[in-house]
Amino acid sequence: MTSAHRPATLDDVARLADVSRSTASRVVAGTGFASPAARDRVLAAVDRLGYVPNATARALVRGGGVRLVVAVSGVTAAVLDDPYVDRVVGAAARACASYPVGVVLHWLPLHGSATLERIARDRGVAGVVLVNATEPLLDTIPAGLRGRIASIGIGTPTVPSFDVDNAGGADQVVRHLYASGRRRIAMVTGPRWLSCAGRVVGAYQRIMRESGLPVRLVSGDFTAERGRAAAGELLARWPDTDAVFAVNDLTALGVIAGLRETGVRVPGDIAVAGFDDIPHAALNTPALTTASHPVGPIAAAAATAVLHNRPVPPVTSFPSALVRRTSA
Amino acid sequence: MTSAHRPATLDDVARLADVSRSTASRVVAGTGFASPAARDRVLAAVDRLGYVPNATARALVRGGGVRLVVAVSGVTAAVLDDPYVDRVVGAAARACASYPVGVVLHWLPLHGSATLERIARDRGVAGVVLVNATEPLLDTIPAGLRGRIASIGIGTPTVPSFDVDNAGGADQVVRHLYASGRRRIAMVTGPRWLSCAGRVVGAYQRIMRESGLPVRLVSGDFTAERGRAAAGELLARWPDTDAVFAVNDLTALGVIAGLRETGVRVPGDIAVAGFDDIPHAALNTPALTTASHPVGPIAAAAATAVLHNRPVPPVTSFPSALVRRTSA
DNA sequence: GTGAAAGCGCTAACAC
DNA sequence: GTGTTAGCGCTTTCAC
Repeated sequence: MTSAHRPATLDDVARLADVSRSTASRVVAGTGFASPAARDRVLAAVDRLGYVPNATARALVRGGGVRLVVAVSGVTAAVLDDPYVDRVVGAAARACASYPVGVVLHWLPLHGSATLERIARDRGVAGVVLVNATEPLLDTIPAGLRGRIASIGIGTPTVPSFDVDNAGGADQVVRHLYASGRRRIAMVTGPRWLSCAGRVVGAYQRIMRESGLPVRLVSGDFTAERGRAAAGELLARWPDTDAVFAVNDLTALGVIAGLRETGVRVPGDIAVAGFDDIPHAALNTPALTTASHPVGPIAAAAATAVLHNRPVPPVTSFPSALVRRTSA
Repeated sequence: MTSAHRPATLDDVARLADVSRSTASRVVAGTGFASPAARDRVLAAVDRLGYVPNATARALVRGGGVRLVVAVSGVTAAVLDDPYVDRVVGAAARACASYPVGVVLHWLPLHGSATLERIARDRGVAGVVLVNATEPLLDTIPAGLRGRIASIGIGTPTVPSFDVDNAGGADQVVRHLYASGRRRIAMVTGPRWLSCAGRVVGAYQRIMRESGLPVRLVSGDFTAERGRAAAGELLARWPDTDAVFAVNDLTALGVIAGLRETGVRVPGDIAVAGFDDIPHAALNTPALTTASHPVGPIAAAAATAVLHNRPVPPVTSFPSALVRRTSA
């Protein structure tokens, strides 16, 4: 620890330890050979100088890149405002702390691969984590990104996917509804173009058919506002509905609000369940029954896979657990 | 746009444009002189090659650093789990998109400046944004960080502060409570060591004293759980309370839940207001009256200030607006 | 206006 | 084992 003014370089360390820069480098980077004596002297010098390797220089020579791009696709840049995106970025930023890499957030126009092309050519980019990717977008992934890209959501053979087990979670929710005696279970879906939502809806439909129960779908858009409206539509079309499964918690919260405004009791008259277990699910009155969605671990895994850039299975599925609370 | 395999370098551009690397550099970086003819040729080459400057190499020569560290201080690393932190990181990551800089997230032990020392010596670090900094921590900021550090919350003469106008927001809330006829207004505070909360409490106390009203304080810890418990304590100590002002929304939401469990009507019997306007505030039943807290803009401003590293006023205050809903 | 040359701090062959 | 020698891709004096 010397005068804080000019941070020590590897040269300073080498000089103080009386070895060559190469030797110092080997010791510090933990690669290659060095005699115990040399190693000790170098380590001592590092300590005395408070030497911290310059990640920039390292990245330059190794060509690894220093930024992890979290790219969220959507119609407008407003998709970045979703708290979900913040959770992904937060987890990614934490995962990056062990690497000399930082996270940046980009919006990806729904089909615009020009942005992606540019990112692929940016040598400062260590890797890309896609969020909300669509099939058309996945079809246009630049070849240069191969091996350093991952997708949170759907993937392709060349873009590994990291996602919650949507079908499994939905399955548990619907079975729970069924087990508690509900038989006329409606579902509020998401916008059509997002296939992760498709999995949940698919699972719902399958179970309903298997059990010989009616399929009742109302489309939503992931917002609470729309959920509230959907509650009304639902009541109007199928007044005997006794349970509602919403594709995500926000929608479910909206449904509950909409239902209660009409004087319907939850869960007394109609049970309501969501999917995601967002922080506020537990806070709501009534507390929301839902299926967990480990966003943090998923994002961390995706980021780590990209950073490690060693072979990854094409699909990594994270289990979703039923969270029983009072709304269903 | 050539074969995507080896991204073009400045050398390629220079060669294609038939100028020296220096000239190409000047044109691309927009610095220094170049004849219109040369400039055109270079730009054309850039376009044809799809050249993207290598931020790493730039950072190395300019010595600017490539990572922005968001450092959150707290008792344990669990402070990073707060959704608030994710919002800060998300906003910072967005702000970084215009710079060759990425964000990493670090936990800072409450008084441990060793971590900060290390960060200060890391030449890969472009700057630091402190979150939840305490006075003891601010006193130990390494000199090497001067000019490239900012604090979200309290600051010092050398560490610029970016924060919501806590006093102003609290002022509005209390006045609103008063204006709607409430006179026995209690407050649920935060943990003692965080001075941002202190501002809010201070404002409450001042107004109450000025108005000749009783000061009623119950201490909380920013969690809904504690808010729920605080509601009980409060009722027991001052049964005639007709309004509760909680230091943050989470606490307020807990207070509401606690109150309703006891059969108290909100806002009928007791009005409840919070501070922050978190996403769930609008969703709650009853919807929470609160004061806004522009976390995104604050974080973006702090990040930008650090990245720009040009002189910044010691305190930048962001207005807080009263958000009238139904709970008060 | 433009080019040659000297690094930024580090790693990785390749000799010794 | 260890040092020497080249670079990684870019910016920036400093001559011409």
